[in-house]
Amino acid sequence: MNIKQIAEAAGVSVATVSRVLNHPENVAPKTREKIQKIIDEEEYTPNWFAQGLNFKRTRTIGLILPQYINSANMEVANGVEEVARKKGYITLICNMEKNPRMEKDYLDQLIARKVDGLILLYSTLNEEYANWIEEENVPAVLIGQTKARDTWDSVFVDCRAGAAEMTAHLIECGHRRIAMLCGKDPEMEAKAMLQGYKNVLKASGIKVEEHLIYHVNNNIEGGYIGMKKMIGNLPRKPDAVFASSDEIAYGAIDALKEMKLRVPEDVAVAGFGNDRMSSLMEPKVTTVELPYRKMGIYGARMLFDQIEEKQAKAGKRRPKKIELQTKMRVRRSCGHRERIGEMF
Amino acid sequence: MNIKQIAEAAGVSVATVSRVLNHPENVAPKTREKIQKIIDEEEYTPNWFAQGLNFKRTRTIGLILPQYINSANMEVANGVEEVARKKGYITLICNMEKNPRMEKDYLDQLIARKVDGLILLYSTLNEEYANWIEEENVPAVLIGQTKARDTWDSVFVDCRAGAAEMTAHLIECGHRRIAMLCGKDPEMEAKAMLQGYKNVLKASGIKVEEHLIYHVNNNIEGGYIGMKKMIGNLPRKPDAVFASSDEIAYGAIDALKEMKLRVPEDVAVAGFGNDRMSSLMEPKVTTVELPYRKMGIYGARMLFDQIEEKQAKAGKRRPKKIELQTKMRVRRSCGHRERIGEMF
DNA sequence: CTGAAAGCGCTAACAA
DNA sequence: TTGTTAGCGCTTTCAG
Repeated sequence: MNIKQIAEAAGVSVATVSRVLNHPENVAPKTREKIQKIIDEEEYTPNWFAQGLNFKRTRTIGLILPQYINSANMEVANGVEEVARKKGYITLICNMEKNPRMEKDYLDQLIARKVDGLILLYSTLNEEYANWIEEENVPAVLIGQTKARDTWDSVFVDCRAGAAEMTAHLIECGHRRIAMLCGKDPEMEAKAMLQGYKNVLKASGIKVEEHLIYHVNNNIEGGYIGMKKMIGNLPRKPDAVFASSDEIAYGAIDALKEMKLRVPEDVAVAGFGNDRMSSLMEPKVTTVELPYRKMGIYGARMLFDQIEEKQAKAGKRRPKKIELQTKMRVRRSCGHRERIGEMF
Repeated sequence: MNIKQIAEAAGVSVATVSRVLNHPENVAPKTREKIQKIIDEEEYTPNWFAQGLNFKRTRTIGLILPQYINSANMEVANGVEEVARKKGYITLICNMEKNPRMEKDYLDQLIARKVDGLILLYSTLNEEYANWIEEENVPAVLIGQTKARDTWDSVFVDCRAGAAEMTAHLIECGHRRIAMLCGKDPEMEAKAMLQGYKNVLKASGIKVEEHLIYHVNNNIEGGYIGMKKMIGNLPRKPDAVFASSDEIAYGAIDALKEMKLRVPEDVAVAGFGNDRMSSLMEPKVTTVELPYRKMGIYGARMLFDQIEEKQAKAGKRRPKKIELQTKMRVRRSCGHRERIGEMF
């Protein structure tokens, strides 16, 4: 069923039908009703391509994320989608499997499909591709930090501060020999956390020992393997281990248990991210909460601001930055006694 | 940059450019190369809408799933996407948040956008909407069982058998009073599992007691609340609890621990789904493995079969059904001794 | 092997 | 208030 057939059935021209679709106020009430009735009866929907060819918008945004199998990412996606849906937009979600090559492919695809905006979560984007997106003049926002660009709108979390707070907490709990299992991604966040960790150690007069720092894959297996290796290699076990994600912490705890080391009595373990499972593990995992959903919501809002601005006027603007804060979740895995009241 | 500009730059007509894009063999090598060079230099990509208006396909499939925050769903999605990507298709993933209303809205959207095919995961679809999709004549496959239709291609898991096997296992472990925490969704699977559970109890001469069966929300909280209520209401605790999902099992275990009941010594707990975390919980959770990824892969393959068939010829065909089997994962949470060697 | 032109379904400027 | 018509960017038939 196309607009012409509707027009014929109603005994009017296609222009009039188009008008009731797009500017109903410019059509006489009677004609409008008659046409609307036929539209409803026939369940007519305008052809999406034809519309796209005329309007230059698709009411679609693209979201590229590092991985599906990661509840943090999906919470961000949830936030993005919620905002988009309220605006009447659909979200095209692409999973790059932590593979920069795939990220680029999807980017190409999304731009070819003329999405109205782009959200990149923990992007691995390099300069060249960033330039290219800018040339395409498609609104874009970054969630999480990137090497490539700080001229884009972005929302990110102060992970340095979060890691610093956690490190300070571990010291406060009486730990001195504090190891770090640092995930290889997201890259910038990992670096920031490492910074925060080192800074606090130094400030507390504790020497930073590079052999206490392991760079591991950011998942359960990474934590498990890293922990095993570390204990195997070190002459003396650490007092505590700070993992850059809860998943890494889970793996580390598993490894420690397997080596008959008690958590937190023999080795304390802290995570980062406040994954849902962290309060169900044994011991419950002390961690740092990140506002994932909020990141998605704020990111999407910034994107729609851009989209709406773009319709109004083009032109250079200062990039907007939103920095969100983390929140400690003290539980049992670090052996802290006094702040136990805060427990989740 | 559009086709006309490319044509001008190359000193040929748009038809010739279009030909090198779609039927390069019909263009003289020299002209072809000249045009191709310009296309490459200018990084020209045909307008997606214009193409869509001519070709009737979008190289896009739609996948509607119940929820993002559920690793099982995302594993299915992963499988679907992998197949689609290899075929050069993009997957439009929609999250219906277990809300039938949202499922319909997305369905409308996807069809308006002329996706080439549709995959519905644990669909809540009713007759009316199923009819409508059939009328639209868009290839579709179901993953998971549905009330609405068995005239569609589908892939599903024999959950009745899986539940039966688990129940038998619990009995074998010496448990007699076996409770069930049955999730409210996915609906058909939950019913099938309940069936399997009841059948085995009967066959083993154990009376099915309805007050040992609780219908709960299919998530951690559901399991927690259900378990608390059950223990609160029952005069005597059950020997074992069979949860219809691992998440429910996690919640149940948490509740039991909180009530100072040991798992499995006081109450055994079994899950369903073999979530990644199940081998990290304390105790590690005995569960039933479901081939999520495979479900996605098979589902997508069936869909592409349909899509390709459709191009060849229309016409009625017998729906294809793929039934997959589950696999026991015996761990510590059920107190089984003998089969401990199988432990993961 | 190549070009002119019709047409995909819709929107919007212009006329009436 | 409504109709006529020129595009939007591309593909494809039909001539040449």
